[in-house]
Amino acid sequence: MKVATWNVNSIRAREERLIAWLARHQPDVLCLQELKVRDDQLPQAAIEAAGYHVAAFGQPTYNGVAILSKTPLADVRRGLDDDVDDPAARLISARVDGLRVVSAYVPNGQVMGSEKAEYKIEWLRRLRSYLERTASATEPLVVCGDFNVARDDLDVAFPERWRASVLFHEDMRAALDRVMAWGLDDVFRAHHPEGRVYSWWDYRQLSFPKGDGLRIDYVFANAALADRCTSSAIDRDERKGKQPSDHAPVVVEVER
DNA sequence: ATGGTTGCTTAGCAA
Repeated sequence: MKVATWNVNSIRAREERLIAWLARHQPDVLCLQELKVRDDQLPQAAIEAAGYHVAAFGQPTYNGVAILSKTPLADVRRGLDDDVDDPAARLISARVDGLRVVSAYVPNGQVMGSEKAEYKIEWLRRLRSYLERTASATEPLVVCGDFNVARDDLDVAFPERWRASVLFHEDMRAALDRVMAWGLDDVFRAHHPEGRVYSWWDYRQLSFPKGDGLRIDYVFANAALADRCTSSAIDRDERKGKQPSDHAPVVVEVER
């Protein structure tokens, strides 16, 4: 089965591309981030016409996550389910075909030292806690999404340019490491140890034509699933052409 | 030349 993740940067702006991408790639599961709509503003009919069920956790203007699936979604849970009062819709999970699927949109953090950066670190700590509370090492699990952190130099085209950025600072990498230390494998990296493949390019500063990319979107698998992941790719072509998202989809093939 | 964008909502914020 094919599991994918994609930050669409507004599902309304990307509806046409999304439906075309589904038709072309036929993923069994697609995790989406940055919907930027309320649940009732989803292009539900078009998604269903494309052959997909959908569970969403929407929010007007900002954030918003969803899981699309060819088979029905069960046991849908929205949010980090902790005692923090946090209005941001950044995480949804569901069970699909015996697989636990999480779609996550980690806070960007804006700039190191800011309140938003603190919130990002805290959110990653809460994600680790969420895994400890809700996930098991034995039930197959994928945690997919935009993590807004590049893991190491192989994930950044020009590492020195990004070293102080909230997307690559060592404090942010350490915060993501603590999530992964729960027991998550970076599936794409496992299949592409040479790195130098990216999933996001800023709209500004001609980043895409200049090749100034970062890999900040991931499919993470727990030990019960990692061995069943047979290949992985980033669909860089989706960043090309008219009105692309600033993120490219990440796709993983999972043996049933 | 030392900036270059996009999306939401409607001037400013977020990314």
